Amino acid sequence: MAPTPKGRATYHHGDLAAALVQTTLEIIDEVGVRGFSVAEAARRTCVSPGAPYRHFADRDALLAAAALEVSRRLRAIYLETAADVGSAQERLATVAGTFVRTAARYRGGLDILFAPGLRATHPELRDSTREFVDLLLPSAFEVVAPGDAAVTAVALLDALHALARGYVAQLLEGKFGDPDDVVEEVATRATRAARALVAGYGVSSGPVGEGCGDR
Amino acid sequence: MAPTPKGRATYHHGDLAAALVQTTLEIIDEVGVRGFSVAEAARRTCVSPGAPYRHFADRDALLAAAALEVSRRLRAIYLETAADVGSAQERLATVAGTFVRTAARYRGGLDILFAPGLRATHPELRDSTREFVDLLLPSAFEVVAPGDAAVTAVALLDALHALARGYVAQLLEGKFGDPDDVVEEVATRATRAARALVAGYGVSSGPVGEGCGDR
DNA sequence: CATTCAATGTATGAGCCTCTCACATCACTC
DNA sequence: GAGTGATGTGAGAGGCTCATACATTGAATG
Repeated sequence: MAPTPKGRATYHHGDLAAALVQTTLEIIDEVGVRGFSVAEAARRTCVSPGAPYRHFADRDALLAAAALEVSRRLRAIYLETAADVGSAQERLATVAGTFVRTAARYRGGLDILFAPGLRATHPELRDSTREFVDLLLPSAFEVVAPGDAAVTAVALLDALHALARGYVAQLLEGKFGDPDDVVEEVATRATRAARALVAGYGVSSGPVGEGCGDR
Repeated sequence: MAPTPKGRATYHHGDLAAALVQTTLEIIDEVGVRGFSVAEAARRTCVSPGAPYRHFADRDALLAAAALEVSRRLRAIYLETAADVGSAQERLATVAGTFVRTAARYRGGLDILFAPGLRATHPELRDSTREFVDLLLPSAFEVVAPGDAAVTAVALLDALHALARGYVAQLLEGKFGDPDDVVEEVATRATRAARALVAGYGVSSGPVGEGCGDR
């Protein structure tokens, strides 16, 4: 009968959408995507279980919003780290390592950013990482053989992306041991692998012919 | 009062565990891991909602069992495809492409095989892919510089694994368009990237120093 | 054979979650 | 200062996971 908010002074929250996104990230860090529930997010934000649905169509929409926030933070970190790297080759290689290190810090965050279901249904998540590509494309061009540079540069970035995500996946699932303990080692490996990849795509690389077919 | 099975002749199913695993794979192909529920699996197998819990401790255990089945099928396919590839370099490169193609066919299957939560909590899933590593290690040894061969060969396989999984992730989330349409293209790209990677780790590769530090 | 028993399935239900709907409250505009 | 749209509350329908008590059956045992 008397809708009085429980843990708050005012009836309206103020900025519930943002608060929910923040809370969502915290919950996911604790219990993972599977353990996350909209109800719990509402509880921690001291609103009724139905309130979140005023701002997000469904559970997935809230998760996607949180993932977008992660993407924003990732980009910021990237800009800090890669700006002061000299050669294009090393810049690309460094990105891979940084990506792995960041994954360890944002843990659950990356879980949603790369959750298969979410990315397939929420295109804005894919767009957000595409902006990353634009950031890196110039470096890729510098590194690649001049022939079909445009195609090859993009292909190189896709390969680097694949490589980094694969390492992150292996890191977070504990393949190499406790993630916190092995971050640095894995980041180093990722950097080295990226270096090898870049070298393989590079100008004077004999073994890798261009436009080579499969099998 | 009278527990009569509904869609069956006999009271006991016969091999409910196996049937559930099969049904689970089908459901996941249709609606993804998120959409899967034990209740639905029970329904399709014409048993009561509680029956599956006689065979699997919880939802995740059933998913893990299904993932293991996928892993078995994957290995079979791999053995067919890679056996008749001549050089070690090309064998490794081919694996990456094959992996991507298989991913497109087993779609949902790979979703669970690589579901972050599952792999982290069910070590048998990680073990199952480790057997893959044993299969490939000899090829990796052939390809790698003789110095610290043991370490480098394993590192190369990790890198290849990372690369392939990353491509699969991008493929299945629709980054390149409808998965069915672009499988071949992506598989080719994966193969090429793998080739570049192998070349980068290879014997006479100047640019990639051994034991090189990060940044 | 009759009996027992472990394995397997059913029925029921507690507790949680997602999402909906009618209604309350508030900030803002005219 | 009344109207209005945005935001929150409370209640609830329907579904799911998992636990528990009970029914059924095939196989081993005497």
